[in-house]
Amino acid sequence: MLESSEFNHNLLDWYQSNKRTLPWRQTRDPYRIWLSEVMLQQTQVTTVIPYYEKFITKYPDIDSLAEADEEALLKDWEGLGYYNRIRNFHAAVKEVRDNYNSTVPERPETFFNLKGVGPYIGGAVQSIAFNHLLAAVDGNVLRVISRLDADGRDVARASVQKDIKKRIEEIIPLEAGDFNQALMELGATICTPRAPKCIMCPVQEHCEAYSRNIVSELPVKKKAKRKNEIYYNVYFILNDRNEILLRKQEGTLLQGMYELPKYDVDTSVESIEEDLQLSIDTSGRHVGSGKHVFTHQVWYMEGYVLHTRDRHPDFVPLEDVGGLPMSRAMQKIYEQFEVPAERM
DNA sequence: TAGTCGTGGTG
DNA sequence: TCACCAAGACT
Repeated sequence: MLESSEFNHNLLDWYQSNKRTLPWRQTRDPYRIWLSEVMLQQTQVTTVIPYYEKFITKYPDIDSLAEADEEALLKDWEGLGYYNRIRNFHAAVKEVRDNYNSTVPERPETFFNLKGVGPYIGGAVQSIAFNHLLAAVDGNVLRVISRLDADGRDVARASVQKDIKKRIEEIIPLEAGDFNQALMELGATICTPRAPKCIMCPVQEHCEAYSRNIVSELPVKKKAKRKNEIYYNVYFILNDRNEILLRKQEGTLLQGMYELPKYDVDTSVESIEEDLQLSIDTSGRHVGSGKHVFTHQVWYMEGYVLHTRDRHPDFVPLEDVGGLPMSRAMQKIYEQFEVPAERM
């Protein structure tokens, strides 16, 4: 078990002399902290930084983001992934504008009710911006605590995460924001998933896993399920006006992003004509292949060019395609078409 | 609870 | 190459 006073002192002391705090956190501007926490979920700091800079320049405050067009936001988010994050953040920010006078709620109960605000983001924003005594439990913290306590339970379980959050809140000091960031920083730099640097750890003497020599066995996690492999034919459908057929992705995966029509490889051209309500004139040129790995799926894509003389509401001028939000998956196949087209 | 949701880095 | 993982939330 953690000896709270000595443990806290060692951890905070280490953090003060080693911290590489994200610069915008020093402002304690709750909007900036909130935006960055939304971007940081399941995403590395180095990936987030350019996106954060772009957003904070274009949308420096609650009102400017609330007023933004959703498709423009999606375009700015393009490539960052988990696109529901920006939709939820947009909705939450609009609620703050409309119901809370464009001021980020300082009451935890109010803030936690906003869209996209879960236990981590809620705790992080409320502790860093307002010094509320709440834990911010991310993957780093789960790993750190499971090792300190030699806790062999599956950290993926919500009940275990709740437990760890409660446990931290029993010892969290008044400098709650710094304490949370110190735990995360410790996990990111010392108490790493592989090859942890226990020799440099400021709280080594408090670590149950270290004293039992079982650090490498923790945390315990279930093995990931095998990914589903999907094979698509992807179609570049062109008309005689230098336009290409694009549509908005439906369903839940990549919702709202623009895509080339894609069909399971065994779908006939007749079914495609039926589905799109247009007739294909010439068909067939193969333009390339692409593979994209998602969390739970792998796409294998083959791209083909088709021509039609029909009208269709979803045709887009080729020069406008770059302005529409498109997933990396679709970009991978689209790039292979674009380059040869420019040479024609 | 367990599955879903992107993308890039790493050993 | 490949499995794992990253300042998680929603259904």
